[in-house]
Amino acid sequence: MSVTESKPVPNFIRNIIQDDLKTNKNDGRVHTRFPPEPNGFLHIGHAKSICLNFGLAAEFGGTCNLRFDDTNPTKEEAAYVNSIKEDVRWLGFDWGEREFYASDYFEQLYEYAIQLIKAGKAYVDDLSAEEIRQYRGTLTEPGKESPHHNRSIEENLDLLDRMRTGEFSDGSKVLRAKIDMGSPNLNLRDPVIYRILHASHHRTGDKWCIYPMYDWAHGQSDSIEGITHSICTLEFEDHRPLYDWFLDQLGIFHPQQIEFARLNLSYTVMSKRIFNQLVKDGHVSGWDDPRMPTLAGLRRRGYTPKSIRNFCDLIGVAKRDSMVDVAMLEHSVREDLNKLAPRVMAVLRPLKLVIKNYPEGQVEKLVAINNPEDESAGTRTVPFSRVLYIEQDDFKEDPPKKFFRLAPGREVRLRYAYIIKCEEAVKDANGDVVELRCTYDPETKSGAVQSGRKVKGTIHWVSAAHAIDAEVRLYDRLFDKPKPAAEADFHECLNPNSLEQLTACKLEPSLADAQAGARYQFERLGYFCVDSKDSGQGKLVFNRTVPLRDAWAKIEKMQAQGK
RNA sequence: UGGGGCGUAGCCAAGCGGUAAGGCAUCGGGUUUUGAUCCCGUGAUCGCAGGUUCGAAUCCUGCCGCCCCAGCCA
Repeated sequence: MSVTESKPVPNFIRNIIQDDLKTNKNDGRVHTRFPPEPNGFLHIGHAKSICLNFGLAAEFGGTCNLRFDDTNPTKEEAAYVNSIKEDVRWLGFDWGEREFYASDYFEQLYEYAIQLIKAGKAYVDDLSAEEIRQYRGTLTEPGKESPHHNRSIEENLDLLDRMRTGEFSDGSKVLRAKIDMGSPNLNLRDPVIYRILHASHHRTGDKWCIYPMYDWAHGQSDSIEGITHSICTLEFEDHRPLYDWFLDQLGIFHPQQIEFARLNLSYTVMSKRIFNQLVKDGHVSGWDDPRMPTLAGLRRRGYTPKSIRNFCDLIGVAKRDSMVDVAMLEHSVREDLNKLAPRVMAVLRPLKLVIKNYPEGQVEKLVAINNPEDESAGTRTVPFSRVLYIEQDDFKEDPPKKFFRLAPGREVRLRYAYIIKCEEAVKDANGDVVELRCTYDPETKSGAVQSGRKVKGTIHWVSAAHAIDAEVRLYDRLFDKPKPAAEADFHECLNPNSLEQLTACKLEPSLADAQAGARYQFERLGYFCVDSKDSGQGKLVFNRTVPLRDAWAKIEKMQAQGK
């Protein structure tokens, strides 16, 4: 049984839900939500959360909301909500009619604040940001109460109303919860719940000039939506007592917050700050550069939604900080693409090869299998003629041990065609091999009686007269250190070879009308897709999604290291 | 030296007192007209030290290590 079909691996969140179901908590409802802030593009780390939230809901017959946590108008934009929706949809999830925004609840949240003030549990503070920081104390010393801590309920109500109507300037006042300045949990030292921000919001425009803080908005939004399990990342663990406190004070439906460890991937970075810098400094072409771990980047790189979902299943969910090997992600795409990508022949670094005894002008249409993993994919024909291109790597004048490809005097099979023998390597003035002169054995045509004759290697090729031109971009990891974020300066571990652009590639003619985004396996090389941005108008551009596993490369490396 | 978490093979990760799943990677071997795929095989006594128990990765105690928290960010 493949990983794809296997039962879900148990994890602590699923266990909690199963227990809740057993005790009929929430009347057996399971309702989750994915709550992105629309201030950037989604990345593979978000995918983990999306798959978790939508996956759990689906598994237990519940629903999952898409809720934008848009409480900070200075950082959020409508453009981001659109890209986020596109990405979630692309990943394969559907939130139906349940598209919500924290800003939908601004009025309700305000009413809740009034309720809190009336209960004597909140007050307006005039302290400056700097003063609040000083009053807060430190990790080891308790804070002290603000001089405005004991304002009357009436005064607080009046002040909050005037904050809302715009009477005060940014930063001049805040509304704070009245909890405990001596709490060892800093989140409970009278946290700010409203701040004044004369900024226009992408959805509410200029209706508001006070905006709720995350802690004030999140739990109440969960409650309003009837979320049963509010799943978030570990850094919010310290916020849970506050999450619970607000809900209890308000006496409203109380979802359960559960925290899990966010995804870390080796050789990659998951920080918006660094993404921004990479783009700004031109190290990548944009947020959707195929080297970026953003969903837009992975999509353009050729990753399938399914492969990302499988990856998220593969890595599991737990509370310990971990670093997932990027090889797992690569394995996930290969597994998926192996099943669905049509095979095709492409020569990336062409070397001319002439078959001396093949009739000039003759062309044969050879039958090739489109996908050995999928019989229904059928076959196609590929033209064969006297002059071909093969991969430069497939010839070595002085072949090392275990090199099963072409060399002077050696035989090799041309895939789907004949066995050929290298008779001569023609060199240019620099001594570089520029052409191979070979002979073929007409008795060895694929499928023919004697075609069973064994040779050690099979290589791919393309007929020179029929080949079409293309640009191929070979991508590698963006960073060459396993933990780029741990380096003092990530610039120093930028992989200088993360992109190699090959502009003289030769493809078999069937690729002439390859559509944007289409994925193929270039036999013996890897999986490639038609670039959705730069391809078109007579220009073909392919991105390498991931190379095939390469046993020869390993042998070569070993030989180079010391033999 | 406050609080909250976490420590099972190189990397993920099950396990919830009965004698260590699975995946990735690695290394062997088989099949193969992709050195691909596929198929076999290969490794841990569970951070350390004590204790409870017939029996502990699972319970208790004490250490050690790592992560998070002092935004009017989320």
